[in-house]
Amino acid sequence: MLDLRLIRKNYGEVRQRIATRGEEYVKLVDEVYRLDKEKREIQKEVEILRALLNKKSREYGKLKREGKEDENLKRELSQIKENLSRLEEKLKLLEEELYQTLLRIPNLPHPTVPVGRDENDNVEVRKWGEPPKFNFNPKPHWELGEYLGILDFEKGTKLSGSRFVVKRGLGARLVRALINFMLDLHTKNGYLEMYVPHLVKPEILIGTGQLPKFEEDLFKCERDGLYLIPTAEVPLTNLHRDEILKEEELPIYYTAYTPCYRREAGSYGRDIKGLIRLHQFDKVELVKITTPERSYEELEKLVRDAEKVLQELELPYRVVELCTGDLGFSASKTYDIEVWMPSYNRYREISSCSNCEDFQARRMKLRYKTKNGKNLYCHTLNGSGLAIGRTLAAILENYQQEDGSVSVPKALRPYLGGLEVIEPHG
RNA sequence: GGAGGGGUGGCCGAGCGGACGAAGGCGCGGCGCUGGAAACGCCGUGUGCCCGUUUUUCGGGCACCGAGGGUUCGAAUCCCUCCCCCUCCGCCA
Repeated sequence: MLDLRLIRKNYGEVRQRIATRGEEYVKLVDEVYRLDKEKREIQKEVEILRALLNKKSREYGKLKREGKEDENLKRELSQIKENLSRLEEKLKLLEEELYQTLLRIPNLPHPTVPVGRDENDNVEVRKWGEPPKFNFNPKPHWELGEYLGILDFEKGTKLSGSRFVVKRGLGARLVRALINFMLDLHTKNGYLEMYVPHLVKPEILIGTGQLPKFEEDLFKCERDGLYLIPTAEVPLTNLHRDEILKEEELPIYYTAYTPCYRREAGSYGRDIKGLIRLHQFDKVELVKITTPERSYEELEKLVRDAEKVLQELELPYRVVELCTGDLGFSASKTYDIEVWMPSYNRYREISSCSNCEDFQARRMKLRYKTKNGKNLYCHTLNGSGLAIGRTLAAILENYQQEDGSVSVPKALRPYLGGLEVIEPHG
């Protein structure tokens, strides 16, 4: 949520910056500006009337206790109350409309973010490793997975429909190995491992920005009013909502493994094969809560922490900085990490690391008390560290051998009982 | 799912129709006492919004005692609905 006072004071600048994400948001800013102005006028009237009512009420009570009755005063009071309730009704509607509009405005991009329309305008920051050269025709991971008997897409569809998969034997074991490997790495780097609920209340999703705008992307348990989480960012970031943390407690680093559930509305036909785009996938997530002064430094470190996973697995990747048009709703600045995928002959997103500044913190009232006693909003950051399914796909494709077997990255072998090669199994 | 108990400031806890943003205690901060410290004494110590002034400051107003509604001139206090927590019983991984 944007700071209303910023919109009031720097109206022109906010309009301009929000426009770099898409022109459609400018009119929302205009609407907020107008509603806020009107709301404050009404609020002023309401408060003046209420102060008057409080004062007269005390007078009336005093008389009453002295056994006196003042009919004129009583009439005046009911007159004030009548005006007041009409104004209050109006104020409530305005406040609600203002809030709802504000909730649909995305975060302001950081001034350093390249201005652009879509992913084509993203900027490559750095590259690591070399894409493998095959002297045979490399297979896509879904073919390898089925050949090896570790991925079963048919069974996934049988159970749950399209965009679901069953992992079998070593496939299932690899998921478990990757989760453990990543959590071990991150906890070594100072992240506190958490295990969190996968179903959350709507206000939790409002906190991180998935609601109200992206309801259609979520799975909902209607009966209970709960939603399946689309990422562990949601429960992790909300852990301290409605709290005032001590400055000394910051920064807080969390990591958690969770499954992620996404309806993928509007992506029909995209990445229909393989592990790239599923309704349910696994992910190890990184979340940081920091002070505003440190948050950009922390973002750089967060990306490095996520990169470490790929470096240890020896998978080639690059880091790109998202342009304004490609930025997620809550993010001020985002780095994507893209891993090399031979079957696509290009890099594909495997992690997204964002600084949301105070955008989420304001939505969830997540604050900290400074040393001199001021309450300020925290900055929140999150990043994948990493998406398990896509990591598995990248391993299969990059480590495949001519006979269809796949060698196991060295870093992962301890998690698979020393296994060096994945071969077809029944 | 059934029966009972309860939600008040950072915490404990009083208040059960007006002078209550809320006693008292603990904690925390400052000052005093001390060679230093403990103990003790004094002072201070919630959050949000609006208006004015203003860089920080300060002054005024409004709201907040789980949430929402109602009664009343006036509600933390009375009534209704909902949520949450605790105890016991049932069911259950």
